[in-house]
Amino acid sequence: MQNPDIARLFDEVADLLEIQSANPFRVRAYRTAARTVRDFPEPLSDVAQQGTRGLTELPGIGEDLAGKIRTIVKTGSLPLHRQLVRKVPSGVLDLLRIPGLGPKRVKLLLAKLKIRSAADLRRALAGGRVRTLKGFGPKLVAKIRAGLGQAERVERRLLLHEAEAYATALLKYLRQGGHGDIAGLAVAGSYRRRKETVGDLDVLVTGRDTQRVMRRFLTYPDIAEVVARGATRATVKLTGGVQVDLRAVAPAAYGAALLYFTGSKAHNIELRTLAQDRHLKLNEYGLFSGTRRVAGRTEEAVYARLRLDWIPPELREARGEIALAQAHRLPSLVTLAAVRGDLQMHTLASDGRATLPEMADAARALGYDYIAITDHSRRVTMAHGLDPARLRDQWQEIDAWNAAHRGLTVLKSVEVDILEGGALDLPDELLAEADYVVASLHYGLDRPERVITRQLVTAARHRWVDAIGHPTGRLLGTRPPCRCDFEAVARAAAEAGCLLELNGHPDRMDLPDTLAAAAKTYGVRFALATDSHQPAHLSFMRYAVDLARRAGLEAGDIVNTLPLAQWRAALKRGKRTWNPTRLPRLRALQTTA
DNA sequence: GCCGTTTTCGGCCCGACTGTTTTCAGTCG
Repeated sequence: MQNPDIARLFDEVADLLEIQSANPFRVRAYRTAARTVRDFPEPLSDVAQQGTRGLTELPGIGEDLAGKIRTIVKTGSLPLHRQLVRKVPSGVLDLLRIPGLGPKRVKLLLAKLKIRSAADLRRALAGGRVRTLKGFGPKLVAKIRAGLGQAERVERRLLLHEAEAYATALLKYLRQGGHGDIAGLAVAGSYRRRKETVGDLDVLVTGRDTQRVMRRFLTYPDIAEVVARGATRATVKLTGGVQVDLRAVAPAAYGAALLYFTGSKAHNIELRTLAQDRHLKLNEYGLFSGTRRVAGRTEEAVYARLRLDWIPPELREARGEIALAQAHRLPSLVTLAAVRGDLQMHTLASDGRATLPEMADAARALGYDYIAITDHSRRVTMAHGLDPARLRDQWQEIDAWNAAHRGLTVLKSVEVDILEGGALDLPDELLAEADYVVASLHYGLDRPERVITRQLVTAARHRWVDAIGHPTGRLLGTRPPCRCDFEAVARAAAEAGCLLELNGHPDRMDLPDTLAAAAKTYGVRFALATDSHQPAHLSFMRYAVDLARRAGLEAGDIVNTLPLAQWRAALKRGKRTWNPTRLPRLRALQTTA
């Protein structure tokens, strides 16, 4: 049982309890636990084997849920879940995903019309029986009917990169027609927190005449459907299916609204609880003492009045950032401007679409000091991977380029494939001559955990491997992270002085932020890279930085914020000998934000 | 079900919008 499986069981228990009108706080406890489990960077099965102690240290996991996690890990199922499913048919859970249907209405449908699945619901709608229920008017019935049709299409979250395209175009449109009406305009939500995927866009506007901005928004040419419109909020669906909410707020409330709509939800709840402790009330209109607004114009003012440092949106995930802000110990997050080079990219020699000089010129235009050309090795036949002879040819070309140019250094590098058992796809004596070697897995990513773990650990310890590329192998929306003991990999990497890559390619965003945060606690250092396959891809560095910031990383955690000579001397290959030092075991993630 | 300068009980975030009502419940974020 992997963490996502445990999380799913808890989420289903929450749904089932809710339909049965259980204590809402008990329901919330299961949802909180599901989220904690899903975010935890190590397999909980390992923690569970050592008893309940380690489990109860996790936020939202008490004695009872710790016991349930142990039961799930041991037996693969949960008695409470089976018991609930017996009372409520599992098809009913699908009904909760239909817009307009929540636990109360689903419960009513089940009780009055014996509707236990989407198919039942469809028949009941056709027979006009749903309309007869109290509270089910014509509009709601139409909404449910539409929702049923859509439920069959799998709703995919947008990649951050895709969301950015929608957001940029919309903001430009709104600003152009703003006529000075707009004093503040921002996309909040998970987009502002720079999550790797984004559900919908939450746009916030303030200024003199927000009603006019609201009207202009509703004439945006890309709108397919206006879902709702009110005085302060409008919801639309764009032709691509993306939902956009626009909310208009008064300037005096703009900071509070930005804070509120940026979330995360869990972060907001912690903030409001903190406000309550101080006899204050926090909502999207401001921070209030009684009826008097004591802060709200800016986020900074709200945080300050709660005696907190301003928390960067990327950290607002209720993973301990509020405690750090109280103690003035928030990390000074790395910025894009601090990045001096890009440590993974491809050229025409393998599966890239530009020549080496074209990539180098693009990197110079970005002001980089250095780049690593990391074409694939021969194993990746699909990408026309390099054998030793072709790699040497490329390195000659790089020597010539470096001799002819100033300002940018091109590193002789390669993305060497990790083979079965952790062996590498190119001979050691060749890798020893490289300036920088990235080792990556491309095949057999669905193999058992111990096999993958051994491959990555062995590669991380290899004398000539400087970094592990896209360590989990995930492809967002397509392929889950490989099953692997990342604690063992991170420990091996830290001990051996091997870097872990933060790959900013929008389809990858790999390492995931929670794993990167955990790896940092072992003393792992990181390499930021874009995995570019053409010059335009070099701009993906901003997503690598997003990942790093969400993981709470500072410039000092990342080698390519340093001048070349400085970090290369610190690599394994820069030392005649290196002393692996044992590092402390990972505790919970809370303090790493 | 969790949690604790309110500590083993009694709290647990808050408001907008919609549809269906005629004063509000349910859903959503």
